[in-house]
Amino acid sequence: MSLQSSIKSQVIAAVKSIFDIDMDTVEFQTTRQEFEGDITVVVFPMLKYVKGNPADIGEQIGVYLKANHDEVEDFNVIKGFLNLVIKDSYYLNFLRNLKNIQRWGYQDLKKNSSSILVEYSSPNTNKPLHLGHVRNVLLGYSVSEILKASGRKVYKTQVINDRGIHICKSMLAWQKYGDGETPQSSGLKGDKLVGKYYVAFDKAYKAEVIKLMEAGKSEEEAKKEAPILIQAQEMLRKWEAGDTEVVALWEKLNQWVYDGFEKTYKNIGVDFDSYYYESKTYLLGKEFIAQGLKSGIFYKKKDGSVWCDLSDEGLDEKLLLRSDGTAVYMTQDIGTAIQRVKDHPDIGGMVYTVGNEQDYHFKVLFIILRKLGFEWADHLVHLSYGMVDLPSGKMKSREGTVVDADDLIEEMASTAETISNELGKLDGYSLEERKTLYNEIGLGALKYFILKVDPKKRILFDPKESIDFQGNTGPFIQYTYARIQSILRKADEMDLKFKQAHITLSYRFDPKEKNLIKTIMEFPQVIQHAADEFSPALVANYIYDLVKEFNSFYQNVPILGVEDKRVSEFRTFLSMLVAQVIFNGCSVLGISLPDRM
RNA sequence: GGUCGCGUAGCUCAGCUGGAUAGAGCAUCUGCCUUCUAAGCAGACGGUCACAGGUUCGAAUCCUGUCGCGAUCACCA
Repeated sequence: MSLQSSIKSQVIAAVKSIFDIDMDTVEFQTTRQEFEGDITVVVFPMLKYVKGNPADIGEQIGVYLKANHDEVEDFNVIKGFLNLVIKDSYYLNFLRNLKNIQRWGYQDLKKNSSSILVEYSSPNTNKPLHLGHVRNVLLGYSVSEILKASGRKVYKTQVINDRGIHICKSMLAWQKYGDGETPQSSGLKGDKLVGKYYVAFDKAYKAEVIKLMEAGKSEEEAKKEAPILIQAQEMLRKWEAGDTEVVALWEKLNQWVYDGFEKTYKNIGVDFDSYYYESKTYLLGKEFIAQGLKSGIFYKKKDGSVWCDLSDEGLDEKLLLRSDGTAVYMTQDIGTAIQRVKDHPDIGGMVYTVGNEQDYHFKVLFIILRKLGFEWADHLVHLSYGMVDLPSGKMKSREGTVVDADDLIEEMASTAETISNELGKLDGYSLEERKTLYNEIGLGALKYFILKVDPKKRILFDPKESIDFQGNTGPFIQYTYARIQSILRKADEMDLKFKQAHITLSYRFDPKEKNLIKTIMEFPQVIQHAADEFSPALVANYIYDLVKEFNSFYQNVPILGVEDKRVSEFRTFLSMLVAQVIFNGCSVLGISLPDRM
């Protein structure tokens, strides 16, 4: 039984014995730093049951608890707050009985709970990944890891938007102007190469539009009639008809893009268990729309388009198939969802990591799937996150204001290099080791910068101001971890016995040590809370608090150089435990930790 | 216009199911490297929690309205 619940039942017993009143809830909070005590019982809510002065009531309950609860050493009452001082032995026992320290905070896989599928990334295949994708990928990956840590089985996946007019534009431009250029011949990453031709298409298209307008066409006409656009549309029709040449070209360019994406994912440090392709799932979507049409959930308009009426949900009607019978975005997502459940019969829910600009789309998607009769549709979550904006506003690929993912990662590493060199700490490291470290630190800074903010808030990113490496940042956390590793190395050299088994119950705490232990004890709830809220930010902020507390301890309390060896051993053990929590927390954030920096 | 989200220190963000004097970092200023890594520590300065009502013993937190910012309401994805 946890401390809180045992105190709760004793408080209830106290109220019963003193006032003869039955109460079923007790409100707790952690005691504020400036008051003496560890846990606080809030008396105010009891006033509903017990008539009287809150301070008197608190006093009487305090006396009862001190007499009857083994762990309560003392108490004080300030206004309506009953602060309880818990015995040191309680915390020492916690440390001594801690099982499986390596997995502290993590739940074992729960056998009876269903697994969950998390979708993230889901890019288009006509241009490279940018900062917006980076947020998406970091969030999706981290939420997956958090769910795993909370005891769920997780499948990480994505859906690739590999079909449609956008990819035909790149294909066409490559055919026209590419002169057989390949990633190998140009040395360009595949996604960059294809992106280049997407831009080339746009340029040629704009030139043609201007030409047509000069020849007397209206802007609207010119935009529709530009020959290169007509050609792209023709290409899309050929693709849908299965034209072998077009399909071969499509496969070739898409493969280049996939290869490029994989490199970026690898650099960021995220992965997937499976991939879904829109080109393969949209047909299944069509099947189920036909089925829904038959059963009367959907209806057909005179022009042949298929719709779903959502007015009973307070929404509008939604298009599911175009009048020419071709699929739209929604069609594909319906198919993809159903396919995924077919492929993973054990899943009980899905999480879609997609920007908040698509809130409406997912609301509708979930309703439609429910209407189609899928019970799992009740367990779909849209992990909706805010956009990453620049000071100038939205990133726009056509205006060249996109922050490229690969470039950004590289810049972060080079900033890390500059700072490391300024500080001059890497003597004795090989070039190879340094490079790895710069990457680790740069990425750590970037990941933490993005993950520490509440997913639903939008992020402002100013390319002119580099991401900080000091204060509430990734490198600050990494640095603290590296310092602890250094202590552990030295403790080993000194032959200190800093294992759990050597903790004695007679140990007297320094207040900073007690704070650290209390924070460490909170970690499992933090993970659970983060899993419930789908919010890596909760973990990030928790680690920051822990690290701040540790640094204060480190700077103010000697660890290795204490005369009484047992004190050194205890403090080293505590430091090791802190490092483990940092490690476990950062690992669900996808942030790696160096042993030295 | 309808719907959804956001609004906390100069800037970037925390603030759990309502609880004690609203917390960090950056920036500015003061101290601290002959002791375990100064990417650090200790401290100062900085607030009408957008605004107005309401509920409550108690509101940054819950409710209503107003204002501001963003997104969305496509036979685009």
